[in-house]
Amino acid sequence: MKRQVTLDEVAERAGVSRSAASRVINNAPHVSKAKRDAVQRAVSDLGYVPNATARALATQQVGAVVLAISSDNPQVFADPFFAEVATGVNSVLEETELELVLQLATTTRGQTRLEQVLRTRQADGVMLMSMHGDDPIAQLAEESDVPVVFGGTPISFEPRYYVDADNRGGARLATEHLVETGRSRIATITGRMDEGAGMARYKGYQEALAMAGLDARRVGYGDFSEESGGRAMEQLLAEHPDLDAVFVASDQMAIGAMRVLKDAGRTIPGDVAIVGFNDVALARHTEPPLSTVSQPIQSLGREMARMLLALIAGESPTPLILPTRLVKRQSS
Amino acid sequence: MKRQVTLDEVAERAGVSRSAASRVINNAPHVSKAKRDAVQRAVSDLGYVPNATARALATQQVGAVVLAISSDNPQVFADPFFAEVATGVNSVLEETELELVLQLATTTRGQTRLEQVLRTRQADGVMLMSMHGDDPIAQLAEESDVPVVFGGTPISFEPRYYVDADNRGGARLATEHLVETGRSRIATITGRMDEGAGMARYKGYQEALAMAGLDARRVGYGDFSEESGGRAMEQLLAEHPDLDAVFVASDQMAIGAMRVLKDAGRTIPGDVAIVGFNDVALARHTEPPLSTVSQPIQSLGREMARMLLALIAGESPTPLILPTRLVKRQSS
DNA sequence: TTGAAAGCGCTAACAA
DNA sequence: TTGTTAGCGCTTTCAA
Repeated sequence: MKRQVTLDEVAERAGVSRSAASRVINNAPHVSKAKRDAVQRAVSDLGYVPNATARALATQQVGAVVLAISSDNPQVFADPFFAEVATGVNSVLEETELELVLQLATTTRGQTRLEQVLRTRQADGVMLMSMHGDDPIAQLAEESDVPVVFGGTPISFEPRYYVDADNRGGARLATEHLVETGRSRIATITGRMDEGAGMARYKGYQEALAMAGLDARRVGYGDFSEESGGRAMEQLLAEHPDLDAVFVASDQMAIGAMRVLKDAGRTIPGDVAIVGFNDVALARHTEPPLSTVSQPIQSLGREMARMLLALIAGESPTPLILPTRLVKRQSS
Repeated sequence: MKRQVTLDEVAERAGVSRSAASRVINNAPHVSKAKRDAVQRAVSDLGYVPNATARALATQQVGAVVLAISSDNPQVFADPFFAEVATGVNSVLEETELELVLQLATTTRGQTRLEQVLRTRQADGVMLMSMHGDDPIAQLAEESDVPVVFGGTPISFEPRYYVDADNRGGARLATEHLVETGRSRIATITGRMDEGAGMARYKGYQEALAMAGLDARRVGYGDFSEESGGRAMEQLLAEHPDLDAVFVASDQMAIGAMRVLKDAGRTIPGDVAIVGFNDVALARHTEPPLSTVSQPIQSLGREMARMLLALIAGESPTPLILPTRLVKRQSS
């Protein structure tokens, strides 16, 4: 076990006191040029790298932030959505000295750990994704002394600091597009209504139809999964056989719905037009290619990280809502 | 800034010495039942949570492992492959006290940081993914005092500890399947040949054809990306217009290749049979659905984590190769 | 501009 | 079975 080079060794080698060496390392003032140079030479001669743990203990700063994903589904992270968020987060953290700790709070253990982080400052900041329903963690996070930024908004309250996509606006855009292309019996398949995104997309659908003076009561309920999309579509078809378009709150569900529609002998977009949400890679490859609402997922991650950095720096950033846009393909 | 509850406070409250309290916390022996109870009560009364940083400094163990992804492409993590690996890794780490730190070493800064971790033990262990070519990090990692397990094998050497999928076997399986279904002019589109997986899949293709006594010289070179698959297919079509099957080293490339084949008026699998590799979600949704080689990605992550834990515990685990299997769909 | 010294909160060796 | 004590490697007053 190779012992590490300590600050004392650097100081000795450079012939200065440890405090002087420390000042140089953290380039603080009050050090003469001569000593500064001597220390720097010693550092590179010895290959000195500060011990992060010791520094953390002394400064009471951890040097790490947590990206937490709270969900009951252990597979969440396999969702390309989160992977992209993580990429965005990482890209801004890479410019700093902060480490990125991943905390998937899917099991009770994970939850507990996240709670402890929040209560006892085991991290300099936390980014919290995917709160559904009245997740108690969300409340705890909002009240914690640790800086927290939310990704997406929980339904039970509006956090002080969050970054979200304009889900409502995106859903309106999609639904308005269906109206403009001449559809009049427009249904929707919702996502989980206990998640902010699910609810917001549903509201956007309602708004658009209300403004067009159309009936917004053709609704099937899903949970964002492909399978639930299929089920909801079957039910819609049974209850509203006259529908001529569907706004589906996720691409996965849209894929399930398209399958059911084809099986029922309906053509897309001839008989029924479809618009999805998220613009996952798959959307380009369905048959026909899926029109969908695209959200800037990486930016979401980047902005969350930036906001957290601002918070840690003692600033008071304002919440951010990122724009979504409609991507027209052949399914509508 | 709420101050944290210290061990001293617990000790005082319980009326015992700090060392006794410490022993209870780490449930070490040599504490009477009475004191043990007293301490436990104090802990829950005060809501004491040990300070991880202080503990790390005292024990010289960091309490965290890093999952490092070394690549020149900042988007790597958006690849569903890594997301799944991460899910697997997390699932076993969740059972331990170890944190999971994510280190995407795409930029120079990231690389440097990873180097420092390796050199100066800023983590208790490292899992290293996606080494391509003669990445110097790989060598450094292999020689590091820090326990390291590789995910996949670099081409330049065989690490002491690694988990890999049976890429070669999978490629053989796929190619043999093409032979068995009566194809005789079988081409391949390779992945990056400076990655272990790319090379192994190519070798598997060669082996299978050699054993069948067929010509293995219809080869197009790609880099795993969809676009490169398309280009390679175009070139293959130009050079070997008689081909009747293609083993493609990744599903993404297979998708690109299928597009080109269709544009060229070839039917799939009528004129040309296709088999991909990886079994990404997309493979189920192509037209026709893509036959492919499936590898247990989450298991890969889980086994990497398990192996690292073993290493940290001072054991000497043996490398692991996880089986792959052929998934037959309509493209072959 | 400099250095001595007192922590940060915990663990572990040692003595009692 | 107990408690005392000396660190872990760094930062940061404070006095010189």
